[in-house]
Amino acid sequence: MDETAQRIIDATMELLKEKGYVATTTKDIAKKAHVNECTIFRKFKSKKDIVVLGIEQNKWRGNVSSEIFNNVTWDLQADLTMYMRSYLERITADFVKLSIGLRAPQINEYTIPYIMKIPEAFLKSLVRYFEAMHEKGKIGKFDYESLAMTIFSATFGFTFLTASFGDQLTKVTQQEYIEKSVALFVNGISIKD
Amino acid sequence: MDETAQRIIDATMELLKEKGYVATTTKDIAKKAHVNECTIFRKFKSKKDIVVLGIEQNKWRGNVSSEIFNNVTWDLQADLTMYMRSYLERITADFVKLSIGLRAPQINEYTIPYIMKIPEAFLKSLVRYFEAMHEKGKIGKFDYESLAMTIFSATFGFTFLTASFGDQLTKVTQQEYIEKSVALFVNGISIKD
DNA sequence: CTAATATGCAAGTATTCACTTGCAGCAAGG
DNA sequence: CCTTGCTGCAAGTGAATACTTGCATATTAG
Repeated sequence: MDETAQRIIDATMELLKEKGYVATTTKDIAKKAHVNECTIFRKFKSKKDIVVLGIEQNKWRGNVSSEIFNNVTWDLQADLTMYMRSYLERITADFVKLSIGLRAPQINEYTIPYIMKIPEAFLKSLVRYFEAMHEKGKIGKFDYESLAMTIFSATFGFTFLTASFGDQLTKVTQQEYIEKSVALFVNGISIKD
Repeated sequence: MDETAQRIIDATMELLKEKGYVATTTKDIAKKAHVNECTIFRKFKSKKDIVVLGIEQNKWRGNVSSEIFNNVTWDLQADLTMYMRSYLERITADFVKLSIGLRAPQINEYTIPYIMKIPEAFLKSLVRYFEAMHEKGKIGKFDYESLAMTIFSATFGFTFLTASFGDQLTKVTQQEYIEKSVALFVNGISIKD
């Protein structure tokens, strides 16, 4: 991947955030990447090709992989906070917009498997974490897949909603949201008596 | 709104689900609505106009309004189940796809206020419900806006994720998800000791 | 120095798309 | 019967877009 090609990919992904796939023209891309339009087609087979090669790059998936959740302390509250925070600081409103751009019906089929890696990383890591916590005797027996799904849905839902509606829908800040949600989950997971 | 115009709107919204805004051509719409293409422009100013008039109709917002959550029993578990179920049975994968179609940058600005009515209905109703439950002495004092946001995000997140990735991401069914999530929330909200 | 490679530039092609226009038929109401 | 309004039909318009081509120039590697 030479530097010119990378510049073309980066420009394309940036434009995707702003305008979506169909509204991003190769002329726009050329301008933003500071190359001639025909150079694009010397480096890539098609417009679709650029996007597919882009989403294959970890950097264009917000650098979210299982390893970013490795830093656990085996304290439920601290760790759930870390999970939510790690995700939310990477999947910003901009990234949500990008991921919507990548779902355009013309390219959707090729991009979905890569987009899916992001939730997968969160979910798999969290399920493993709960199992380990259970072995350590720190939490009870649950359906950890459902549990992880609830926590991830709540995390994802929040970024998506704030990316869509800004503060029009809710004035709850990200910081507050994490605190209150984690408190709810920790309390929900703990054993009463 | 005569019958022909309504048929054009319905066809447009259906196509939006399948292909998104830009990929839906006026030719497609004409075919699906069984009218001539020029009839579309006799009834509507522009393609954008059709979509905007469509999203203004309650039926194209899944018939979600605050009233659908009125059927409460003042039992926390039953009521949270009702909230999640009422939403999820209306906002199906098809509706999620439609709402993504409506977010195309060309029309986004006009559709967002209408799309937002759906989460608003859920959130406002749920906050009022929590306040009433508190007055009845059934739940403790919380930040109800955060709490409602967490529950709604978890509900919305789940439909969106299953609409996007089918059962590739998780095998958890909607039924299971509701049960397990509600159990978690109820336990989390309840007061210990 | 020479040959290969990368890129710019300018012009062009074929297609698609939103939207328009002029005319004709038809049904309903007065 | 006659007007009015709705719709179809056929043809067209102008703009935009993905992608191509031929040639000139600059940089780099051997």
